[in-house]
Amino acid sequence: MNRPLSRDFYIRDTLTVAKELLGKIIVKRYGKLFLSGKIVEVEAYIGSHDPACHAYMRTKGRCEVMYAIGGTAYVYFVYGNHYCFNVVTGAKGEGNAVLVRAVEPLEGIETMKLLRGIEHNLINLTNGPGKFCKAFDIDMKDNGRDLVMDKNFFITENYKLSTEKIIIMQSGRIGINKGKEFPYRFFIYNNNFVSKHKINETAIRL
DNA sequence: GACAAGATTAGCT
DNA sequence: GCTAATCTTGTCT
Repeated sequence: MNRPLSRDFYIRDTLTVAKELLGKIIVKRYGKLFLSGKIVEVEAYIGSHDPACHAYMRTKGRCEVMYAIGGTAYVYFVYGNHYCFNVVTGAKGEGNAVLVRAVEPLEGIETMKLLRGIEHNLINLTNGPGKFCKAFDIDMKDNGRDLVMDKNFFITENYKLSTEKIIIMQSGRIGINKGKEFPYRFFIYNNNFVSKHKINETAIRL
């Protein structure tokens, strides 16, 4: 049985956590079964200097959860339709998080299809932040959950990773207007479940 | 109170 | 590639 990543994993520099989350497995219980997927695309948001971060120059309201201890789930609602899932990083009071933008579905694929309302097209199931949340039944009820202590919602090591040997790509973030200059998006090279954008072509190989 | 923007998506051209 | 859908949040009056 896989164990959740420890608190120490999350209480580190946000960019380090973001990069290391690639390839890890996110697991969530849905009824009697577990849904899981490999994280293939993330973005970092850093409160201290990043105007795109909800916690930039703010401590109250929606972003309050971003100031919790690393390993806490931060979920918010955007564009009147969609949820986005983040993991808080660093010590309590810092205001940083990593957005999970895309995963590769592993377990519970049939259930994810039902939740998404699509039958075919596996690629389209979780290749975007809103799609991933819908497929994993993530919404505001999950905001503030502790991914270190919660047995039904956590991120775990991928023991196949040592043989998979992933290549990490870095680029600017997607769908923001402020903070475009920060190259805080990371994704796995050549993975089909990364959200497709022109920006992929200008990404840097790390 | 009012208003504009937003870490998106699906559907159409 | 372009745009409507849809509603919460933050900001200003």
